[in-house]
Amino acid sequence: MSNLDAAFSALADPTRRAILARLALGEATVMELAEPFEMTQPAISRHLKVLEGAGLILRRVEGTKRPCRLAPAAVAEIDQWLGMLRKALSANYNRLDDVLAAMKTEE
Amino acid sequence: MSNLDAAFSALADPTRRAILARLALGEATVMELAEPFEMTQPAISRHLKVLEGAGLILRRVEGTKRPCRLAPAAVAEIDQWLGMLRKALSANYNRLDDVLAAMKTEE
DNA sequence: AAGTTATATAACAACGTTATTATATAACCG
DNA sequence: CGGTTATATAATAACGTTGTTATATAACTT
Repeated sequence: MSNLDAAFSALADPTRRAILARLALGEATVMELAEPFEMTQPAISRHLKVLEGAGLILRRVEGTKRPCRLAPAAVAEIDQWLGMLRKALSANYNRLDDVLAAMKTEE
Repeated sequence: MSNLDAAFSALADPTRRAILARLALGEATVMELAEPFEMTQPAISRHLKVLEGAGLILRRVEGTKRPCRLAPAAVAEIDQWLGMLRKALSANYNRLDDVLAAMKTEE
């Protein structure tokens, strides 16, 4: 699985996006991350494994705890890929027939 | 399913990303999009349905053809969500303990 | 040492996704 | 009109994901 596959796939789940949003506020342990969800701890552990596999989070060992933090790499890769779409979209927007067709389709 | 669920999930598939990359070069019909892949036409039709459902492409009717083009909405939504992560990442990078931990973990 | 806390892993059921083949529909071509 | 082209849909098989419970492990606490 390419990194982009893993990263986009990881982001497709709302629980995982919520976990990332929580981590955007700062480091947190597994239990702290699990607390807001109506879901068992093993389920959260698996979500974290997916996020780690996608390069979206990093973990350290601190005694019996495994604090998680956001990782920079995957977001950069995603941004780079999306850049291609952004560029194409802004270029297309200057073509008259495209604009007219878009206006019709978007009701 | 939230729009973000659908959009990220659609982007998680390499065939669909390749289709979007092709569409970044300009509009294309289903057959044109299917041609580079070792995959049947119904499979491509379904991928297009997923992309359309995610708001990533638009289609018009032109006789018996259904030309596809990139759609702007979903990319903007994704960008907005990623903005949160980007911001958090750049903020975290200024905290010394985070930087040190990241250096260790990333070997 | 014994109990508790933090986390991981395995087995399993439920469900969703993706590809295939076969077939339907509708527009185009002669 | 009859054949062909472009696309969609349905049925189905293979496979992956996600959540649960039960259990393991290892580090703290007393």
